[in-house]
Amino acid sequence: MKQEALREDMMDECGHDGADSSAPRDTLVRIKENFVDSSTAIDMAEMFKALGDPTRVRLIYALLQKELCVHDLCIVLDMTQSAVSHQLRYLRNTRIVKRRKVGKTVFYSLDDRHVEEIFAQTLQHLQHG
Amino acid sequence: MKQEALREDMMDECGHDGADSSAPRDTLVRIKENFVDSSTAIDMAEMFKALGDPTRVRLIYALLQKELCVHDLCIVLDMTQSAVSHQLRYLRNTRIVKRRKVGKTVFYSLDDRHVEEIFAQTLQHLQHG
DNA sequence: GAAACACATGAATACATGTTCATATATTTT
DNA sequence: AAAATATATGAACATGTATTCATGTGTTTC
Repeated sequence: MKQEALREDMMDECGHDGADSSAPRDTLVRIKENFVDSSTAIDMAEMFKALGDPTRVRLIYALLQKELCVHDLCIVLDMTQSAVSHQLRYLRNTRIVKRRKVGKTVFYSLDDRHVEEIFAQTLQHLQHG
Repeated sequence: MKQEALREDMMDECGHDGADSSAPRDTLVRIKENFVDSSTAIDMAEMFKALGDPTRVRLIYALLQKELCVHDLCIVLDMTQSAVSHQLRYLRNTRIVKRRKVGKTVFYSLDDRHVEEIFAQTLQHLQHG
C-alpha cells in the first residue's frame, strides 16, 4: 500500500511549502491518500501492457469483427501459428479474450465489453493529437 | 500496410475453406480489408504501452486530481526526481501530459480528455473480471 | 491404431524498457 | 558572477518481452 505519511524534512529542504508555485502540504497528503493503491496501479498497468503491442492490437481488432479460430487469425495477421498462440495466451491470461473449443478447432472471441470502448477512446486520442 | 491478397495455397492446405468450423474465404478477405493498417496498430500499441507501467499509471492518477510540479510528483509517488522526469518525458512524447513552466518550476497536467475515460473503462474491466 | 490436423508451450535469442548514477541546462537568489 | 534550486537527460545495468524453433497434447480421419 505504501501510503506512509509525508516526512517533514521533505517539505523543509525545498522552498515549496507555502509558496504559490506548488501545492500546500495538506493537498499533497490528500492526493496521496486518495491515491490508487499500488496493487491497483499494477493491475491497470498489466491491462494496458496487454494492449500495448501491435500484434495484440491487431488480434483484438480482428476479434472485434468476428469470433475466429487460431488458423484464421494466422491468415488475417499473416503470422506464424506459434507467434499467434503465444499472444493469444497473453490475452487470455488478462481475460481480454476467451476460448471455445469445437473438435480440433479453438475459437477465440473478446471476453470484455470494455475493450471496444477503450479502443474507441484511444483512436479518438490519436486523431485529436 | 501489408494488405496483400490471401494466397490460394493457404486456403488449400487446410480443411477450413467451406467447412462450418471456420470462416469462409471471402469473410477473411473482408476482415483483412477492414483491418487497421499496421501504422495505426503501432500507434495504438504505443499509446497503451505508455499507460502500461505502474509508475506512469500512478503519475496519471495524481495528475487527474491536480496539476502538479515535478517535485510534488516525486513526493506523492515517493520516487527519485530522475525516475519521475524520465517517465514524464515518456508521457509527454505520447501527448498524454503537457508542461507549463513558471520560473524554475515545471507544472505537469493531463493533455488528453480521453485518458480519464480510458482509465474508468479499465477499472470497470478489472472489477468485472 | 497410425497419420494428419489444430493448437499449445518450453527454450533460446534478440531487442526493448525502467531505474540509478552522474551530469547538464535553465532560472532565481545572493 | 557564484551558489542554489528545479528539472532534464545520457549511459549503464538489470530485467522484461516478442518471435522463432522444436516439440508436446488433444482430436479427427482413415
